[in-house]
Amino acid sequence: MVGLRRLIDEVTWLLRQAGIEEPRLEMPKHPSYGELSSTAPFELARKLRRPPIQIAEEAVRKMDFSAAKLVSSAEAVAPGYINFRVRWGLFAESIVGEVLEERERYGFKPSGEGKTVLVEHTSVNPNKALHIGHARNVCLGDTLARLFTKLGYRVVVANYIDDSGNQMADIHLAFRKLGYSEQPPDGERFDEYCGRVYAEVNRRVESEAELAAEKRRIIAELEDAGSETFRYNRRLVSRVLREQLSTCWRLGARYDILNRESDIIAFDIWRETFERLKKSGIIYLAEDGPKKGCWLISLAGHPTLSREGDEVLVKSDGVTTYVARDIAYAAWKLGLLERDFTYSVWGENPDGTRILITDPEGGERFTLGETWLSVNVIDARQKRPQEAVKYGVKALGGGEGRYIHFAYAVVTLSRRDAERLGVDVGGRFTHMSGREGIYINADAVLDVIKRKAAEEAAKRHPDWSREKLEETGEKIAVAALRYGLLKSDAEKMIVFDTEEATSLEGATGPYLQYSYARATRILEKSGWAEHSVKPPADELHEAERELIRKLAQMPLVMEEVEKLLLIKRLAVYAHELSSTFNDFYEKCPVLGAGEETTRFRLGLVKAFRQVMENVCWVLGIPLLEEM
RNA sequence: GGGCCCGUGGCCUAGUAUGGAUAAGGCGGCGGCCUCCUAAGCCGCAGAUCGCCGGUUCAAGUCCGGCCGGGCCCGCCA
Repeated sequence: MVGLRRLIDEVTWLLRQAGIEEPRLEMPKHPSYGELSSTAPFELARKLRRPPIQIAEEAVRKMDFSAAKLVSSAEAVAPGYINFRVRWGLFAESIVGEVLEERERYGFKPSGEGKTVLVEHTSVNPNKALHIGHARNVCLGDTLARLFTKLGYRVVVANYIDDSGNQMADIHLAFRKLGYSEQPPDGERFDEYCGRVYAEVNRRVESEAELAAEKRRIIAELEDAGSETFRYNRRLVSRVLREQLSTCWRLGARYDILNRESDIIAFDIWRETFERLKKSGIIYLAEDGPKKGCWLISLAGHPTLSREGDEVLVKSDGVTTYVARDIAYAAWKLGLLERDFTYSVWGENPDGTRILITDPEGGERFTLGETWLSVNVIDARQKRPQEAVKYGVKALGGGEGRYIHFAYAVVTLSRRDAERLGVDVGGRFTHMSGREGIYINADAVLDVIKRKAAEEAAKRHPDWSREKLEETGEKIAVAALRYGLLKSDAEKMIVFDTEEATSLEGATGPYLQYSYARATRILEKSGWAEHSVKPPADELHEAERELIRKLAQMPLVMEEVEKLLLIKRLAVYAHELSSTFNDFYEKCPVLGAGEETTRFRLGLVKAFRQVMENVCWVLGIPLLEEM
């Protein structure tokens, strides 16, 4: 971080000369306030009992600019800011030069070197296709994985496969008792078909006692690893999973390990955790009362959960609950256990890396090692059970603060979309429900955007082949959906509206792609000519300065994103950067601007492309050379 | 009843972590810009007592307290 770091160091040094230690610095939002600004005089005003503007003025008088390189001047501004301006020639050269030198590393500190982070996302029950709520999970999780990768961590991406009877039994009923074909009708994918069948059968189970009894029998059989039902289930799960992951891959995600819930029991991960919990004294066996015979975790020491009663870990029939299995699983993720899974190879990601799945008969090992952090992308509705999981892990010792529940709010349907699906409930939005068949498939949305984008591209490029149109449409679709799901606060509900989500204009993924394509076009037309990082002697255009400021800001944005795992901040920055470039594009012609100016502007355009590539890679937004 | 999240122009969203200068974008509306590197773009206009009340502060969209409105969670489900 040479360019901006140098400026910050220099300003810090100047302020120190004036007696201000460890000043707070920020990049002001308005260009008339200079390139860096300090509010330190306000803080000092209190201590010194003097007006901040006096302190600011005095500080500026004490500064010696003769040794300063990047800073040209400082100004005290009422009511007490100190605004610093740069020597644009040097600053521009330093920033553009830095971007073009560091290339794909620009903006990322290698803070994760030597550390492993496990990111778990997707974790969709293997009985249905992904709807747009699941897509939000995938996009957030994949973006976190990409972020950690860029920061130098060893990243392990896991997907938790809930293959338990509760999820799967309805489909078993359909295929094996109710005469449903295992082949979906033409044009329907197997996972979509299962989702539909699941909703249908689930409705019948609720009203038909005989089916409910049969379902219980299936669930019981699934506990027996030697049964035909168990083997059938594994095949079924794997088949749905393959379809689900094709949607995830389409969205740009990749995985290393698939961990089956049933294997937490099968590999004695739970048994070891159970013993450890017993020793810690945090769990107890209820000897009377309504929960007689259950093992519970005592939440008496928990600040909020204590008011809601203890959590059951083992039911009186000896079956573990979800929270129990998740405590065991979390302990495994954090490397607190002796027991481990074995795996078999399940398949490959589009990038060629292999995907392992837990398998008691598999011969593959996966060495997780010591995890620095375990980030779990799970619906915010599971905050309470996740809090209990954290509490359980804490009792085992060694896991404090390393287990993170990355919570995100649900995606609901707009009134317009709900009506379209025939579920008019009159509110502003409607919750999706797999069981009730109220949802919009992620693939379907991608297909709608893809068609729309391909049609638009065909208008602009009548000469393009069908393949090229398809390929472009696909990338635009992924950009549009991913950006739409990443740009707002993860903890804020998204009211999904198809019309809005398929828009290709405004603050969208395609907007980012478009600015990149324009930049590429300029370089192409120049014949990829030599650039210069040194600006011409005459003054830079304000639009050039703005672009340089934005490029310089990227490392600061990344620091913020890393510290708070604040993905939306990066998405918003990407749009700001694109918008700044579009303004530059309108105001500053590159080609034919005079030799020196053209050469510098080519450098600027290249730097913009580089930063866009870095940011969009993390966001998982594919870029296009032309569109 | 308890706990968590949200409330910013007609609609959607950023800004709240770490209080600071003129509250920033997008959609929709109206008006403009393609003999000049792609108009999926750009410019202009209209539109906001930042849910309400109180407090802290030189300074509050941001912090604290209370209230109102919306959502979620509180099962021997997952």
